[in-house]
Amino acid sequence: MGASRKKQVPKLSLYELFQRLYGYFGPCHWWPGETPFEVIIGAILTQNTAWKNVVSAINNLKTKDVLEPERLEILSQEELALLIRSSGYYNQKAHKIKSFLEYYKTKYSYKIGDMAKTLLEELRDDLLQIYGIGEETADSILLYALNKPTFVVDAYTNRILSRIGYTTDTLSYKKLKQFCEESLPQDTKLYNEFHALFVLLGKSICKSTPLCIECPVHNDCLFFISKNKRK
DNA sequence: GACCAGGCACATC
DNA sequence: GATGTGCATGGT
Repeated sequence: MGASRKKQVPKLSLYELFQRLYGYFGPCHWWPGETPFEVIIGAILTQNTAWKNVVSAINNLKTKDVLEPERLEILSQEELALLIRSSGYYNQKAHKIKSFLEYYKTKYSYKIGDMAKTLLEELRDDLLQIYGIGEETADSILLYALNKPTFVVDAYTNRILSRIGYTTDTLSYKKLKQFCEESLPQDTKLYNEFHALFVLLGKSICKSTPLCIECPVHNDCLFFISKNKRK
C-alpha cells in the first residue's frame, strides 16, 4: 500500500519533449517516398495498414512502371486494386486513389507545383471533400508531400501523449491537433520530425507497455537518464 | 487462430 | 458529436 505510482505529470513542455526526442533519435528523414506523388499514394495506402505492406504495394506499382498519375489514370479501378492488394482494403483504396486522381487532374492538371501554391486551409478543405481522404491523410499529404505547416495526428500521437499525461485519450482528432499546434511554433520541419518521432516511439517502446515506465520524457527515466545520442 | 497495423465512409442514435 | 461496423492483407 502507498507505493502505487503517482499519476505522471509532464515535466517538459511539448516543445521541450520534441527537443529531447529529436536530440536522442536525430532526424527521421520522413516521408519515405521519392516524389510528392509517391508520398500521396503512400498516405492513402497506409490507412490502418502496416507500412511494410504498403512498401510491397508501392514496389509493385514501381515495377509495373505505373507510379505516375498519367499511368494510373489508364488503369481500371479493378486493375489498380490487384496491384495494391498487399496493402489491404484494396478495393476501397483503389477507389480512393482514383478519386484523388480525378481531383488532381481537374484542378491542377497533375502539376504538383500548382497544387503546392494553393493556401493551406483551402487545400485542406478540398482534400477533405475527396472520397477516402480524412483528416490524417489530408494532413499527411499537406505536410509531407507539399511542405505545408500542418500537424499530423495519429493513433500513436494520441496513445503517447495521453500515456505521458499531456492529454486524455478521448480527444478528437481536431482537439489533439489543436493542442499540438498551440503548444509548438508553426514550423514545417518541426511538425515533420515530431510526427515521425511519434511513430518511431510508438513502434518501438510503447506498443504494449505503459510509456511512463521507460519513456524519454521524465527526467528519472532510465531510458533517458543520459542525454547521449543513441548508439 | 487471434490480434494488430502510420483510417475512412456510412448508418444510426 | 459520439459510437458501431465493414473493409482485407501480412506479420507476430
